[in-house]
Amino acid sequence: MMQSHYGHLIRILHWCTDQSMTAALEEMDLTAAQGHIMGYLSHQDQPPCPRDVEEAFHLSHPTVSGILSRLEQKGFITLQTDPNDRRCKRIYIQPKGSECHQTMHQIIQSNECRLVQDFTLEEKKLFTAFLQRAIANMGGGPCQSIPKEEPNR
Amino acid sequence: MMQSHYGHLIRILHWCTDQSMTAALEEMDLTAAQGHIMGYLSHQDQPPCPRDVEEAFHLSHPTVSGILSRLEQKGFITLQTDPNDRRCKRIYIQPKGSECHQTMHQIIQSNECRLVQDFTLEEKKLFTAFLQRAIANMGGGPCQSIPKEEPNR
DNA sequence: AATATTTCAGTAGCATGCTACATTTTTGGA
DNA sequence: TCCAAAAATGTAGCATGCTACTGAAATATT
Repeated sequence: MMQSHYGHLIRILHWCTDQSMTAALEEMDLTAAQGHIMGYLSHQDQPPCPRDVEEAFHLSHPTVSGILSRLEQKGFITLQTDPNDRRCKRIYIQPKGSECHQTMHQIIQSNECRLVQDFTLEEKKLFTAFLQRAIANMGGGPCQSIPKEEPNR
Repeated sequence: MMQSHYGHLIRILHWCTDQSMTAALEEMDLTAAQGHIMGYLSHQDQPPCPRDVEEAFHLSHPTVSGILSRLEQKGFITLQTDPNDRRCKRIYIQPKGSECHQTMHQIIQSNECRLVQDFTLEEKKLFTAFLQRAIANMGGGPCQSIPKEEPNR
């Protein structure tokens, strides 16, 4: 059955992890994407700029821009132009954002564990390695130049 | 580094496969999602209805509806109400859609192979099994009720 | 110093995904 | 038979992802 192809399985798994995060974060008024970015922001020492988020998550800048502005609207963060480099904005976490840090981290961890809950340590290592190899095979991740002329051999 | 978590790897891999498909299908005026659905439609004996597509791909019906209407606009398919059950629509492949069938199939296959190009047969089997187990752990796929009270554990 | 390039963010426009609600048709039960 | 439930699709509204274009600021080149 064609539906058990890797592409299909990966799409489903992606969907599952996303839905699980969405459900867990609902009460905190955060979506999965917003939650992941809040988790990242909470772990930074210096107030990061949108560019840092783009690189950490391999997302395009309009995507990050949209998510950050929604986070700002909801009061989780504020965005201020960096006086030393006025091209950049700095992302400051607001009290509302700090409060959810611990819960956020627990939810992410809990979902990570759940995904491989019945895997042995050896299997976990292998699974991670497989995923990384598959990513490398497909071109090494987003924001990478994929040659237009010969997309497949 | 938190960025090597499964959730993150899966998101990246999903992105890679999608981009690869998008690039390969560009010349045929199809997106990755549209191409996958055209591939499915070409394999059916009876003209399917949108509901069949929803189930095959685990997508919500508004999503399928949008993709099908774009395929219709571009002349790959036509949609006609089933006279025997006027609730349903039947999807008929147009000549333009039939023409791309072979190319479509090759592109999908080529991408499947590329993803696991350096895997041994044994590793491929293991990878598939891991993906399926992870999906089961996360709730068995989309369109599944995920309990709101205890999302984790 | 003046200009060109790079870097960062904003906006427009689109595709794809969702939920929630509405509509139509069919089916099934009182 | 008539009314209620189920099934299929449609529509509205939103979030997230992209590319392409724009503008502003910093850096590099001449």
